Amino acid sequence: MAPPLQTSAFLSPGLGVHPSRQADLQRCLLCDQRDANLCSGLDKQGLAALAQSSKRLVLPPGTTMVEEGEPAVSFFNVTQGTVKLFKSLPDGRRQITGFADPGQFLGLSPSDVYSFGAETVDTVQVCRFQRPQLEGLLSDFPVFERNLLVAVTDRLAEAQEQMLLLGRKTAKEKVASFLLDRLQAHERAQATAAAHDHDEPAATTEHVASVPMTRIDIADYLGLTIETVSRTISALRREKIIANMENHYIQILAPATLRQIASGQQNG
Amino acid sequence: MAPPLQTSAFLSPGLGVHPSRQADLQRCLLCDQRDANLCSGLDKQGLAALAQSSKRLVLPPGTTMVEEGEPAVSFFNVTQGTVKLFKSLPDGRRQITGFADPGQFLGLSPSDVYSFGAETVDTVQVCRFQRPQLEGLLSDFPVFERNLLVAVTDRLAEAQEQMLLLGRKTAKEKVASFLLDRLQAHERAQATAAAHDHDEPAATTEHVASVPMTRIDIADYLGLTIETVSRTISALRREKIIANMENHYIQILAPATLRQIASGQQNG
DNA sequence: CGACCACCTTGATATAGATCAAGCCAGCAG
DNA sequence: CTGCTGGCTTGATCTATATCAAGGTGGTCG
Repeated sequence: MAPPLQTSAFLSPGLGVHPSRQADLQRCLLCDQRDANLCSGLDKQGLAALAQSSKRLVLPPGTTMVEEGEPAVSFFNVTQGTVKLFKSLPDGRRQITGFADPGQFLGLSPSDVYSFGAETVDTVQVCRFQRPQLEGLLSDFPVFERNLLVAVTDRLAEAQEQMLLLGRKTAKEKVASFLLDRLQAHERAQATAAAHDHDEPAATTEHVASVPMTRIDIADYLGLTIETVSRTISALRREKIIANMENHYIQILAPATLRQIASGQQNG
Repeated sequence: MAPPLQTSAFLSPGLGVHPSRQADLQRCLLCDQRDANLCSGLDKQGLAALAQSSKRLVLPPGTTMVEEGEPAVSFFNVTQGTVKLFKSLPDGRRQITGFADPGQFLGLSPSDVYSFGAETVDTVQVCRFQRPQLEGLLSDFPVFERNLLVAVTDRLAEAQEQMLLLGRKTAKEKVASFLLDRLQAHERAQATAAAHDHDEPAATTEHVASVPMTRIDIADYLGLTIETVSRTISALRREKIIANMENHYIQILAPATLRQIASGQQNG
């Protein structure tokens, strides 16, 4: 009776599977991300079912997880690292529609074929579900289905926010919004780490944004060119609103100013 | 246990309610849109519950249905007409994130406050659900919850397509894509009408797009100005790809060409 | 150690689409 | 019928961002 819920993904079978843990019923119970989105609110039985229905994978940077147009057979929950989701035009123009950070799912598609591509940005850990198993979980655990509905609703709201950015914000506003997103992503990751590391009371990291992706990815996410992204970041640095840190981190010196820029209330 | 699923809307109580039909248990059973998305797959009992949990409203053009930032108390299913959904920046810049045509829902929000605004484009009929009733239906009728999950997934895929348009398509490609969307919307409406009007075998309307919204709305949907929209439509008319009809309809003379333009494979 | 490569930055110039400015057209009120 | 209003079209000019072009930097590998 229920319409088939399609999920998507393409991945060579077994790639990255941790053989020793495949059948570990405790895996989800012990997971860092247990309380994140999809897996929250489940009892021990539910978590065991989840562990049995999924496999944990570790994927190196640049791995194609989902290819547009391929049969949608897998569904993923990200537990570590960052995945980029994108759509492309025949001539190669590309739009990154979002980055999936730990706690986020990916792989739902409205048809039996994926409507987007997905590729790892850095080293990524995911739990992979095959579609039949996912369907079983949705039917057997109403909390799980409700979690997924809430998660998809969240993503839709994010997409609407991103449409506002793409259609109506200037380059500077786009970059400011992006940096704030990445600040939030890093803060969430820190919070999760702290919650599972009871000794260290989490030294309040001073406004650091995690930016594991390249300028090309940022440009394709913001609807700009890499040159404009680079120039805009340089301008923010000159204005002492941000500062460079090591490799893939940017320090936000003036978060309030950045927030004003992002919402179009200031032009620096 | 299930996280509260928030829905949104602001509407003066009772506005547009058809008093005589409020309690009509047959209403959903007899509805044109019964098989559309949310309400499909329900048995008589389910349809009766749906009818009891919702009210049918008729809203004139330009009615504010949902206002960004107001408590999210209502959820709607559109049965007639077109609603625009949008987000705005403090200085008034606006992005229309989508048009809800018959068969589409609106009103879900990730928090207890709506994250977007919604306004009728033309005369609109909707079924309105208050949040507690919606929650009840989702819990009592798994088919209904599954339908909603599928519908939200569809909207997310549309949003991703629209991000590709906003970030990476030219003005001409944007307008071509929009006209094809409106062609599809009109074809779906015709099909629904035909299915409920068994006498008339639905004279295959020759590629007509329904465009009830103004140039301002189109511009705010495509991330352009009204002048650019107007110029681009004029150019397509000059190229004999489209032709004007009465007020709010546009005839598509060369759908294949339009499709090529929309996907970036031709520049005319 | 050197040189290659991927990625990033900065500068000069070009252009798609925005902005500014008129005027047109249809429907409605008087 | 006349004039007003809201929505649309068209033209002239401007500008934010793209494009073209030239280095710079840091990590890796022979």
